[in-house]
Amino acid sequence: MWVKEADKPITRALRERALLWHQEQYVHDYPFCWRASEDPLIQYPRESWFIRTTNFRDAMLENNAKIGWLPEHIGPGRFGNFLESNVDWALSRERYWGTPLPIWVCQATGKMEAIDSYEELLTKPGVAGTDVWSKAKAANPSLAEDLKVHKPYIDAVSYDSPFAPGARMQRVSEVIDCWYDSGAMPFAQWGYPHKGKEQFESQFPADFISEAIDQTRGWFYSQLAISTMLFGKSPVQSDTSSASTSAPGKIAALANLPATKDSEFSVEFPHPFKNCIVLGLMLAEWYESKDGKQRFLTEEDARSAVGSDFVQKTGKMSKQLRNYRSPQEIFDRYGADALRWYLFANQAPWNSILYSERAIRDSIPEFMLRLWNVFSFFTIYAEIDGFVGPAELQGPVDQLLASELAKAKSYRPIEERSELDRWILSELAATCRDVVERMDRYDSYGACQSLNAFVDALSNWYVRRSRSRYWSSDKQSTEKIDAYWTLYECLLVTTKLIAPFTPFLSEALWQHLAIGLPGVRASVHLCDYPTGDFAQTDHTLNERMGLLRQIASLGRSARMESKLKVRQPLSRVEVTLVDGVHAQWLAAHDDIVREELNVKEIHYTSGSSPFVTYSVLPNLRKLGPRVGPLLPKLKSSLASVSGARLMDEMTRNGKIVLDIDGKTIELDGEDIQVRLAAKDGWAASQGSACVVALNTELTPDLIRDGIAKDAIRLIQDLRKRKACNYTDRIDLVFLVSDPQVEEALVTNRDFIAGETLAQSVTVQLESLENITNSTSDWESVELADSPARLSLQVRPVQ
RNA sequence: GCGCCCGUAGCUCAGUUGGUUAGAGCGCGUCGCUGAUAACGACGAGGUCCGUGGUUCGAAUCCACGCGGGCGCACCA
Repeated sequence: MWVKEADKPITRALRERALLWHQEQYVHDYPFCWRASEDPLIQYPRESWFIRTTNFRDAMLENNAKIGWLPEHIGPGRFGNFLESNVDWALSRERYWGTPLPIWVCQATGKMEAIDSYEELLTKPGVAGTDVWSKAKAANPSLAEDLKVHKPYIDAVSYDSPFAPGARMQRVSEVIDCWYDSGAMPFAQWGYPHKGKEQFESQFPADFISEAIDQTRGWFYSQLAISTMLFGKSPVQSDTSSASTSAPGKIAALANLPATKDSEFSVEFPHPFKNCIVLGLMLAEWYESKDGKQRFLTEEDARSAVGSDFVQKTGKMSKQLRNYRSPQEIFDRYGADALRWYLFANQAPWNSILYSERAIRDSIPEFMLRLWNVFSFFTIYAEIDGFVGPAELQGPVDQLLASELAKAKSYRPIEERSELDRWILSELAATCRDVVERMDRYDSYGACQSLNAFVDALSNWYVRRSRSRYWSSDKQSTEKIDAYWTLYECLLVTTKLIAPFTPFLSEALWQHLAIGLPGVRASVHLCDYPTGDFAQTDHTLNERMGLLRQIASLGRSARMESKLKVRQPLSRVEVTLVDGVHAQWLAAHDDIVREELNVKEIHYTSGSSPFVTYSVLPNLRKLGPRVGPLLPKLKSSLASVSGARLMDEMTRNGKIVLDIDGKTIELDGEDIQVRLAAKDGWAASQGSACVVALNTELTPDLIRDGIAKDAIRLIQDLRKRKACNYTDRIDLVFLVSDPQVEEALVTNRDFIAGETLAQSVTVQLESLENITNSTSDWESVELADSPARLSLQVRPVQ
C-alpha cells in the first residue's frame, strides 16, 4: 500500500483497538519532488557515510572568525550559528552521477579499505574487472579517459581481501555529495596534492570569493570545512575512532586522520578564502491580472491585455511561473553592461535586488549614456579641429599613461593649464584614489557612486563650462589644445576606471580612443588600473569649484522662482557667503558664474548683508557631551537673541557668554554654527554655504540683449531643423514689426552673427499685416511677443 | 518552532561613531537650455523613517516587545 493511502486504515485500526485518543487535520509544510511537483515525498532513515565534522567545530569557528565577511554580521551571525550547531557531514549519496566513494568492502568480513587512487587500486592483489572499462573504450573510443573511475566501470573492479582468504573486496555503491567536490575546488582545481603544488601554494588562500546567501550551507561551508580539516589544527580526538572498520552505522572516521598527514604545507587562518562577499538574492518583478490567471513581464503588456485590471508583484524567480525576462533578451536589448551596472550601482550587494527590466533600462541614462555623450562631444569637435592627441607621438606607445602623453609636442604640463582643466584633473585623480580605496574594501557600490559623481562633474560642469573653447575658431590656440588634451585624458582614465564595471562600454571607448596607435595595448583589459598618480588632488580647488557650482545652482533656483528665464540677462547678483575664506578666489573666477547665470556683474560679501538674516545655532556634537541636560535651554536661549547680535559679540570678544539656570556657559567659535537665510522680498535662494540674491530690475539695454539671445536661440533651432553642418555658414534675413525688436537685432548684429556663423544679418521693419499675411515660406517666429519672419540660407561651400 | 536579515518618498534604494532642515535615481509636475540634441539641466510636490514602549539633552540610527516580508535550519543544486 502506498504510504499516503495508509492514513485511514491506520486510524481505523487504532480506533478498533481503542488506542485512538484524538484525531484532527493539521496543516503544515510538506516536501514535494522538485521535478514532478505533484509527487509528495516521504523521508525515512537510510544507512549513510559521514565525515565527523563535529570534531573540527572549534577549529572551523576559529577559522571563521578570521574571515572578512561582507556584510559583517554573517560571520558571527548566520554562518557562525550554523557552525556552532554543526552536525556530522552526511557525505554519501545513493545516486548514479557523482564521484564514487573510494571504499572497498570485504564480502566476507565487512571490513573496509579506502583507496587513494586508481593506480593504487591496480596494484591490489588479484585485481579484476578493469576489462569492463577497456571494452567500453574499445567500442567507443570517444569516451573520456576520466570516466574509468566512474560508474559503472569502477564498480566492476574488485580485488582479493586481505581480511579473509578467498574473499573479494567490492566497492560500496554510494557516490559522494557533490558539495564535497565544490568544497574541494581550491585544491582540486590544481590537482593538488598530486600535482600543481606550486600554483596551489602561491595562490592559496583566495583573497575573496562571492556567492549569494543561499550558499551559507553550500559552497561557503563546504570549502571552509574541507580546508579546515586539511590544514587546520589537530581535531578533538573522537571517542569512536575505532569505528573506522565497523559496518553497522557506517560512521567512517574519514576525518579522524591527523590533519596534517600528507601535507607539509600549513597556513594560518583564515583559509581557504580571506574575504567573502555574500550577495543578496535576485527577485523577480512581474505583473498579474487581478484574478491571477494571466502573467506579464512588463507593465505595458499587462495594460494592453487587461487594461488597469492588474497588480505588480515581486517575489522569487520561478522557472515554472516564468516570471522573469530571459537574461539573453536583456543582453540583446540593453546590453550586458546595463545589467552589470544596475547590479553594481544600485544597492549594497548583500541586499536582495529586483531583476526588473524597467529598472535595468532606467539605469542606463544616468551613467553610461552620459559618459557616451561626453565621448561623442569630444569626437565631434576633435574631428572638426583635427586634434589627433597621442597620434602626435613619434614611435610606439604602451598604455597611454600621463607620462607617455607628456611626450606629445602640444601636451602641456597640468600646472600650466587653465584652472578648469586643473580642477577636473584633480577631481579625476581624487576619483581614481577613491575608487581604488573602495574596491580594496570590496565596496563596489561606493566605487560606482564615486564614478557617477565624476562623470556628472565632467559632463555638467567641465564640458559645459569649456564649450566656448572647443568652439573657438583658432584651431591651434593653446587653450583649445589644452581643453582637448584634458578631456581626452579624462575620457581615457575613466575608460580604464570603468573597465571592471562595464567592460564592453569600456572596451568600445578604448577602441575609439586608443586603437590604431603603434604598440598600444590591444584591450583596455590589458592595462593597469589607474591609481591617480598623474595629478595631485587639490582639495582647496575642488572645494572652491564646488562652491561655484552651488552658487550657479542657487542662482538658477532664484531665477526659477522669479520666473526670469536664463536667456534674459540681468544686471547683478549678490552672493552672501557664510564663510569669507574663498571670497577673493570666487570674485576672481566670477566669469564662469556670470555666464552660467547670464548676469553682468557679481558681488560677493561675507559680512552683514541686506539680503539675509543670520541665526546662530549650537554645535550639538561638541556641546552635547559638555552641557548635557542644559542643551535644550541653551538652544532656545540662542534662538531668542538675534543672530547678528550674537555674531557681533563673537567678533568683539571671541566668545559668547550665556547664563543658563544660573550657570555661566562660554561658547567659542567651534561651539556654534552660523546659518544664513534669504530675507523675504528678494529673488534669493539659500544653500549650506551661501545665499544668492538677484537684482531683477530690467533696463532697456538688458531687454534688448534678451531679445538678441532669443533670436540666436531661434536661429540655432532652425539650423538644426535644416540639418546644417556644425561648420555651415549662413545668411539671415529678419522681417519684424516691432521697432524695439528691430533695434535689438541691429544693435546686436555682430553678436548674433558670431554666435550663429552668419555671414550677413539683414533686418527689415514691416507692417504687422505684411508679416502675418506673408505667403512666403519663411519661418514664422515670435520675438518679444511680436510676430516676425526669419529666412536662413546656407552658403555653398567655397 | 529556532536563528539571521530586511521594513525610509508613488517605485527602487542610500543614510558613516546617535546630532540641528532624512538624501539619490526613476516616475510625476513646472520650467529652462539648445553647436552633445530621439540628448541635457534646474526647480517643485511627495516622508507619523512599520508599530508600541524604553535609554538619552537628543533616536531613522541603540535596547525590548509586537506586526509584516525574505532566507536558512544538512543529503535540492
